[in-house]
Amino acid sequence: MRPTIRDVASKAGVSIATVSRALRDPQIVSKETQSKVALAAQELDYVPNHLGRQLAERRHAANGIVFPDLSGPYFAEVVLGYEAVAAELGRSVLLLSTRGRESAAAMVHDLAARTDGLVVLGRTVPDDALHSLVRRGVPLVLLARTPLAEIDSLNAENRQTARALAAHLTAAGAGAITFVGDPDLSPDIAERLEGLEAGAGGATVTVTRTPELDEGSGQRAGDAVVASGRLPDAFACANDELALGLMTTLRAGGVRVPDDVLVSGWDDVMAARYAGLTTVRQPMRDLGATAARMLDELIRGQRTEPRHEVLATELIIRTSTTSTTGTTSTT
Amino acid sequence: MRPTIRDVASKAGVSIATVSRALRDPQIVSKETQSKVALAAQELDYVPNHLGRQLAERRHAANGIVFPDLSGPYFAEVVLGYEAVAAELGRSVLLLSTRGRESAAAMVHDLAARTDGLVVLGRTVPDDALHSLVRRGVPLVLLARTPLAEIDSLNAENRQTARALAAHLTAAGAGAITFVGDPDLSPDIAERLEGLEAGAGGATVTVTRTPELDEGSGQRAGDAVVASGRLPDAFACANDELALGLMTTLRAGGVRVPDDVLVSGWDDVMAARYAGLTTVRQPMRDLGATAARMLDELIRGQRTEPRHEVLATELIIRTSTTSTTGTTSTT
DNA sequence: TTGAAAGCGCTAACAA
DNA sequence: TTGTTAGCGCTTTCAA
Repeated sequence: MRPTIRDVASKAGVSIATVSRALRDPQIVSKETQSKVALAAQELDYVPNHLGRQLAERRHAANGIVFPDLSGPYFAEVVLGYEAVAAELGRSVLLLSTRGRESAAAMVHDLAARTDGLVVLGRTVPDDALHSLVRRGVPLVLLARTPLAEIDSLNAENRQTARALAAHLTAAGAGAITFVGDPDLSPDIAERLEGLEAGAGGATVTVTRTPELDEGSGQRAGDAVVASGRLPDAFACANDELALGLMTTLRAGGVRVPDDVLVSGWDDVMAARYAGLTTVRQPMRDLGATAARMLDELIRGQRTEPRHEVLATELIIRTSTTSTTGTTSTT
Repeated sequence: MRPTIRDVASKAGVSIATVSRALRDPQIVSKETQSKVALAAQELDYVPNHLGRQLAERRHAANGIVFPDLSGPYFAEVVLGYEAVAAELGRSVLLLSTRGRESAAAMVHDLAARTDGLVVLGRTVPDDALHSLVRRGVPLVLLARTPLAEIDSLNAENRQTARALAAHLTAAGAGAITFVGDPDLSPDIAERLEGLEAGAGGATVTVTRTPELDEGSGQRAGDAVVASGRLPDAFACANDELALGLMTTLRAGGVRVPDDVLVSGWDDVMAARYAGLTTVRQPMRDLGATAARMLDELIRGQRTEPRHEVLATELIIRTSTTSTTGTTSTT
């Protein structure tokens, strides 16, 4: 059995209250007591039990982060930025992916019950579940999700940069742009489409909906395009993975990118750099880090008014020659 | 204040023990009691406090995962695989990155104190800290780390596939191979180098050490090569990010890859596909998932003998024409 | 400066 | 089937 505060107390010949004091604030006990306790704790290899401590303190010193089905580089980066700041603030991070789980709302409630607050990404949790969390007094920050007036939100700028992207595409001669991705999937995507339309000027914008935001969906979209034999001047995709899948399939189908058609993504994941993909860079780590800070303010009760933040994004224009890739696999 | 079990009990007109029973196993109370309790809980919007529950049960229903400075796609994938299985097993996941923190050992001990068991990746934690965890009875699985006889370990196969890689490179005419990466950084890397040497046949293998495993280190290695003007026949890099950074810099310096020199990586991250990089695929998700299962066995006490697992890896040969990429950025 | 004692919210004997 | 009660390991009044 692990030693408890009682073991340390009896070994040091003091009360458990004194052990507690000596360990959490050595100043407030006598020097002698302090060293007796320290020695006893050392010898017993004593580590305070967090559950007991937290139960008494009525706090968890832990934050949760909830992210959706979509895995991929974007979420990984956000989580890393979040963890870094949380650790700095002395908080552990509890991870929850709602990927393909029906019981998302229940799981999130459960997570809330073991943390001091939650960051919720994207469309992982229905609005009513969020409101019920708020009613329960759970500090909450929404990340990349439609802001709700009374709940903190953090987003990356979409519309403005999407306009810039549209301007870039039309300047490159695109008179017909196809947006790939479903604006109903997330507010981020809807905003990107809106910005694109707003910035397209005389160019036409049509929408090809995809069920997911992954490479596979991009590939299937590409298959359809190749089969139809009809190309727009540019594809503006809702994210990089979609764009990369699309581009690959187009090239495999004999379409030259960017000579025959332009393709752009969104996020600027690592693969986008190596694929020479024009895209929009989101400050992914910074999103995670900022969310952690906002949540901390809420948890400490330093703020009661909701904050709504938008971080800047950046258009990244890349030009690459067509590259052909072959793959062989051997175990 | 959040309602407690006592609030529910008094509202339902039963004892707290009955509430506890009704909520955790509805079968064992009378139908009538069950519905009274359910109703009261519902009306109060009662959610059991995990701390109280866990303190009484003496378990956390949470696992930790510790990963090193190296972020990047590899770790993200492992974590996702881990979380998926942990959630399936009814456990939450606590995340800890030791990235650039001196107090790693202390943080890991702290994490251990709030979880039922830990998966430790790579060289994040010194051996003595691991042994002290074992002494404390913390269930432990080492992932991508030198196995210690008495502790569970899980690794991806290195030597054999590295031999296959060497065979591929020499078959392609490489008589001089430079290994890029520091075998002292991790046992994985050391094994890759050993396998490469073992499979190189008559080819010579030299080693260029890099301080990190990231793109920046690869670029700096590339700069040095370009400056020296001397090329081996092939660069076998310790991981993909290194290889991608190196390849980019070589190409920028006028070296044609793969015409002038072959470059290979390790991991098969997404960017490797788009860069046309020859590499070795690791089952990253599966590593995370398997680690979670092994840890669960330990936590449940289903097994006392340590298990040492090695998952298969796969050589992925890609051929790509040189592609030139230009980047412009606009905010 | 220290100790005694009352909880924090819950589970699990044990009794009824 | 239900209630009583004694903890789980810790913090924190309140007294001494």
